[in-house]
Amino acid sequence: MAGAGMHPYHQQWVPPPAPAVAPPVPVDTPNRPPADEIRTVFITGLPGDVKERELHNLLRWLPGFEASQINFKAEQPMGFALFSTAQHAMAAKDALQDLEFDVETKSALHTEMAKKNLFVKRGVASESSSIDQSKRLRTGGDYTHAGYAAPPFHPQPTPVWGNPGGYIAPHPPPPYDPYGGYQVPQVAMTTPPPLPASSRYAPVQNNKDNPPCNTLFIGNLGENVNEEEVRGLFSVQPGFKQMKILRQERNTVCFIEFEDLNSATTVHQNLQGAVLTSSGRGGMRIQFSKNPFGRRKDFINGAASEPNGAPTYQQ
DNA sequence: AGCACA
Repeated sequence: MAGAGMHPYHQQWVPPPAPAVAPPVPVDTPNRPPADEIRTVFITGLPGDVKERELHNLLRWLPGFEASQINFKAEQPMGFALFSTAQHAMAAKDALQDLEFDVETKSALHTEMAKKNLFVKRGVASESSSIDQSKRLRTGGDYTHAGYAAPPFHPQPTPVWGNPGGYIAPHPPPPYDPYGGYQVPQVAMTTPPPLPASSRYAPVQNNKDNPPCNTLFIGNLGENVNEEEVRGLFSVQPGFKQMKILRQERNTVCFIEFEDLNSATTVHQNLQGAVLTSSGRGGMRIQFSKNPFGRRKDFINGAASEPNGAPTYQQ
């Protein structure tokens, strides 16, 4: 074992010298992306009866997602998805390209960069509901006491974490202000109270993810990560159902099942890059699993794969 | 990058 033992406070990732002057979330964010840069994806190939909410639910897990809208006036629905940066938009464009939106109609999406940015009317369009992306909770809490209550929102400045949960992030995302500088009352949103989070995060590269599903695949855990530490972190997440750890040659991966797609998505977002003390690696990489928990990879003829005939749900 | 389980 390299390093002879894990001292609990022997961090692998030392946050950069935190600027003592932590500008507490400026109301006016000076460095928003340039107004002229296109950061909107144009989406066609949507089924004629698509709902705005369906598109939003598909998009919301994508890094940097801000808002989406569908124009129903044309022959076929035209979707627009706004992201916080052009990079995020382009990554999303590639991720969505040819995606089978609807299993029944087999309709595949076609994406391009939009000609102009989606204009988000305040309070209208389906704005990314949660405290998403840049507003995620990044606390200095100690999750090892499983079951501890999430600390009150702790405006401790996030150390430079290079990656908002995916794709290549050559530089840290700009501190995007989702409320565009005007005050919005913090109304109850769809997202439950802040999650207990890992104590620290490190940039992680996640350029190949799978379609959202209720099971997460956790990679980059290191070969001798402590299972209880993994469990301690995930089992307190809302919607957690079960997990299975898989030891491999020089690596360990883990599968975690959640009640539904929403809770999985939330954890996918919030714990992306979380650093476990026992994993002498950087941050964990969280992806959606290729197969949902309890679903065989090589099912035969799509039938009889359920032992007791109980219905399963594709989520 | 590594995707199991019945």
